[in-house]
Amino acid sequence: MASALAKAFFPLREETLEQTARWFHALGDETRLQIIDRLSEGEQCVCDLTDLLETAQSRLSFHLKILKDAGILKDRRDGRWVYYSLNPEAVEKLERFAGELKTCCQKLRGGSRCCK
Amino acid sequence: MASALAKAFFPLREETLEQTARWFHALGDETRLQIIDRLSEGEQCVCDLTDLLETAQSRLSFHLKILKDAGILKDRRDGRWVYYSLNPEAVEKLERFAGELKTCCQKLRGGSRCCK
DNA sequence: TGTATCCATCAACATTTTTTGATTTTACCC
DNA sequence: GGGTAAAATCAAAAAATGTTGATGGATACA
Repeated sequence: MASALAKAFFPLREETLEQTARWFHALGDETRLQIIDRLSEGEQCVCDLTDLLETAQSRLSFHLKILKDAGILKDRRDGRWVYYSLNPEAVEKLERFAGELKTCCQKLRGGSRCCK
Repeated sequence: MASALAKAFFPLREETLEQTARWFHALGDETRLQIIDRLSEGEQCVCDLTDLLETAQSRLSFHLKILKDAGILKDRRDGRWVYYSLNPEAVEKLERFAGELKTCCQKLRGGSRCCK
């Protein structure tokens, strides 16, 4: 359903370009991948992540913000705590991106000249 | 078949972590996404890409190297020309990564506590 | 051999990103 | 209100990345 309504990535339009770059940039960092790894088990509050990753709180906040701004994480406040979790929409999008690229590769292998 | 043999991304092991970060980092740049966009139509030599992206050759070489080192592109020399193309293995990997994360999200939604 | 073309590499510089520690904001409890 | 804990924000320093123009290596061809 999401995939039926969503626009195609390729050919990359200007607006998509910036968003997509921001999105992959957010994933392209070891600390942030570790955050994602932890969140793959379920939502966590910042203080738990601080313990798990053994890092300064401000540093963690910085990386969480990048992931959130890229649309990869969601947050939810509960009293003094803020819980972060994976945004399923981002995961869908990642899957679509990979799927489209794969289609391109397959068409190229098959000898046709263009995937567009 | 590839997916049957390949190791899981999650939980992220140290070695995977570095590789995966490098890989997403390579994708997290507008110029490099534009390169990928062009190559989604088929392999191109550096000079064609220089024209297509209207950019300095050394700058392009720099970005091509990053993509190649990350395993996203392959290159092939033919006389004086070097042709770059998408590496289908990388695309497979991207798809696996997305698939695994999606499974995590689905399990979390379903109420179970952990995807590992 | 000499010349021209394609491309990679290099060094210097510019820009961006990340880290750190301090401060501020928000919410909770007494 | 005062005290405290969680998390965001900020400014300055440090580190990593990207750009530019010049140089050099490889190939082709006369």
